[in-house]
Amino acid sequence: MGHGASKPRGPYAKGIAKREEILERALDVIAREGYRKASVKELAEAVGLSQAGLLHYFETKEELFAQILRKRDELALAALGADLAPIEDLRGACITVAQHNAEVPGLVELFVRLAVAATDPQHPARPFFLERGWAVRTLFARLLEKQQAAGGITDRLPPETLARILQAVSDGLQLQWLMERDFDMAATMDAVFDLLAAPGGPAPEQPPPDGDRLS
Amino acid sequence: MGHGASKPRGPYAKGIAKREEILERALDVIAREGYRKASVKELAEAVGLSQAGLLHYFETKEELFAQILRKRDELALAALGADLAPIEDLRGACITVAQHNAEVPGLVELFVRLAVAATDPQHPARPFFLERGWAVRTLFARLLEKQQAAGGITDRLPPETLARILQAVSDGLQLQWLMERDFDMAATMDAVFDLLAAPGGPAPEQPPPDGDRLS
DNA sequence: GTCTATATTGAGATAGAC
DNA sequence: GTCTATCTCAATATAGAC
Repeated sequence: MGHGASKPRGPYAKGIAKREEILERALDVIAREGYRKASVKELAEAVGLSQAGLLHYFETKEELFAQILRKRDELALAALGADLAPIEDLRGACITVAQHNAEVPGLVELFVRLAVAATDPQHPARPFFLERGWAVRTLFARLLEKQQAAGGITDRLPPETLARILQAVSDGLQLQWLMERDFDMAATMDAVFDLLAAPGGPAPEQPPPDGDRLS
Repeated sequence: MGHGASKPRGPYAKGIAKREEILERALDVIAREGYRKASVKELAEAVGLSQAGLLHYFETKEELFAQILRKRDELALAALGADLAPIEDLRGACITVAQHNAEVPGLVELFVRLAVAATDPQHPARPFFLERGWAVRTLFARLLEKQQAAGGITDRLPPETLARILQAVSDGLQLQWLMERDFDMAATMDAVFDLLAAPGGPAPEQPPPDGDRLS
């Protein structure tokens, strides 16, 4: 089932496959059990290897974690169905992501912790986060710009600024939520989009359903 | 100069004074040199003590750092002149704080790193951050509510939600800025307040200066 | 109160057998 | 490829002299 057609006879084909499998399992474990026990040793045992066995696949601890996050983004994007069909509804996408996040606190923790650590110029995961931040903001800005043109979003501020703010809210809410799970991240993100809405002419598509909003 | 009137003959008066002095110096060092070298040992040397000497005043490392942040808030509040005269202009205050932060990257780093670490239920600084978050949002909400009543700020969302969002943006921007110092935190905070502005009737005080905004 | 010196711990990395 | 065992290192915490 699924060896595909072409021989997997590339140099490290097997090793790579195993690597990916490890990453997925690690994600699973972290999502459920939290980032707490995330020393290399604990993670190794969780995926059924010894510490040394795991480090056979990833030279260093930091590299391992960076790869875990890369994998996470890969899966998240896939889950959004964004692989082929590009995202259209930014608001919906953000809310979906927020809802999903609320179900995997361990991953949120991993993300935030690593994001902060990667702040250090020396940190191995820094390139990943730089690139990721840029990609996220660029995507946001592109979508926002489109909606500004359509009149659904305020054009009092340039899309790049709005994109940056949006990213900041998202990160900041995750931090708040890790601290105290006493609010609804998705609902709050929803509220943020209310703030972005153009004052005069609201949505071009759906006339405001007026009344029941979450939160 | 300033021994005050009453004898400092409290039990630990001297020790306490020294503690405060250490904290202020530590803040100074971190603000300039960054959080990088912030092991107890490095900090100790920076303030002119040995590691053991410093730990004579603070039982544990984490307690030391929590106290450093407490001191920082104390000084920041004082700098805002908030001690006696309560803050009136939230927008101005946020921008001032952001501008100040941009001048002490080391402190921003300390704050963000500790905020994330304090997420852990076991972390000694957790009570501090819980309390602080609550205080910040409560203050924000109170001020926002007042401005909503005056018509300067949109009332499409409850002040508590706006307060939470504001805190999130602030934290998130600091994280972004630690990663890459390629934008102006204060200007971006300013933009956020544009988003909060009521659509119909803008500011009750100043008619929109229209045109030159930072960023 | 402050130092020097040391104990302790915990983690990541490495060597070498299987 | 994977394990066991060991090395190294860094950092906090502690003991005890001055």
